[in-house]
Amino acid sequence: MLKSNDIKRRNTYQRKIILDILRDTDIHPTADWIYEQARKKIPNISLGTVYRNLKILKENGQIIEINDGKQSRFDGRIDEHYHFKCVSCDRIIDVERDEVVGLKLKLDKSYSVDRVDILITGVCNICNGEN
Amino acid sequence: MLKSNDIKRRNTYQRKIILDILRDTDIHPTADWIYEQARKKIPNISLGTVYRNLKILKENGQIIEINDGKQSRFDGRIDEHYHFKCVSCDRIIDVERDEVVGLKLKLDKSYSVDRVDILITGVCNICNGEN
DNA sequence: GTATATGCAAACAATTTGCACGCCT
DNA sequence: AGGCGTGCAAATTGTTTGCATATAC
Repeated sequence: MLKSNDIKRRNTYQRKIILDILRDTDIHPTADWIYEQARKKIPNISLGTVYRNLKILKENGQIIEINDGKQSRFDGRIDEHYHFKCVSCDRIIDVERDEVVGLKLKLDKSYSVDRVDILITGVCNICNGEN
Repeated sequence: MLKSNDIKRRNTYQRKIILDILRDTDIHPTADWIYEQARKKIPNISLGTVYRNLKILKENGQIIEINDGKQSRFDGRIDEHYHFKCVSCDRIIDVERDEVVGLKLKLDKSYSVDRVDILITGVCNICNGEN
């Protein structure tokens, strides 16, 4: 059986640019935002290519996909960390590991765990200050 | 200013049926599944009505929306609990509060927290048993 | 050389919305 | 009576895909 990881991937300029863009920001952008940024470097890149490469990068474990309502958002940080979503300004903000302490799972041993995603919803520092 | 909660809602049979369906299951169904169930009671109910009522029920805090990739899933349980998503069978399984111990947030006080969602991804008991 | 990747546009799937009518309150 | 809710169908939005060509290896 052929797993997706067994496909021999080429290193394309488009994919490199997309990964660079994601690693250079912490705003957890949408595919469309990434597309607009990528067009600054590759004016005729297509949105389809952006989607295809985001999928490949995710399969490779080089980026993370964040489900935020309808749209997917993407994250170039793959070390363990969590997210805070501000209901006021809609930003997604990184939450560091040491801001969530004592987390321990006690699931039955028949479950195996790949990853734990935590999404905290609330109002961020900036929006709280402005109100 | 008029907030959505200030709109005077009527109690419609459609909305009641949809809430009943959600409270009677723990499979965290999609809008489409809810629609199919609702049609058994109200044959000519429309999918648009299902979506509209799911939105209202969510605004009311009577149900929870779970973002699972492309499709939204809905949960009639609103007490604090978490979710486990099996990558093998795609089920979403409830994780009880006492299965996640010691969780404590240490965010800066300038952040206010509404809710904490935890999604554990892995392989469930059934799928692990079958492999 | 050959198979993967691309750009483009069309297709898709999930959700939302405009409208005329219906039914709570 | 008045306005929110409904059914229906069309529109919208985010994402995927088929195809011919380009490119990495």
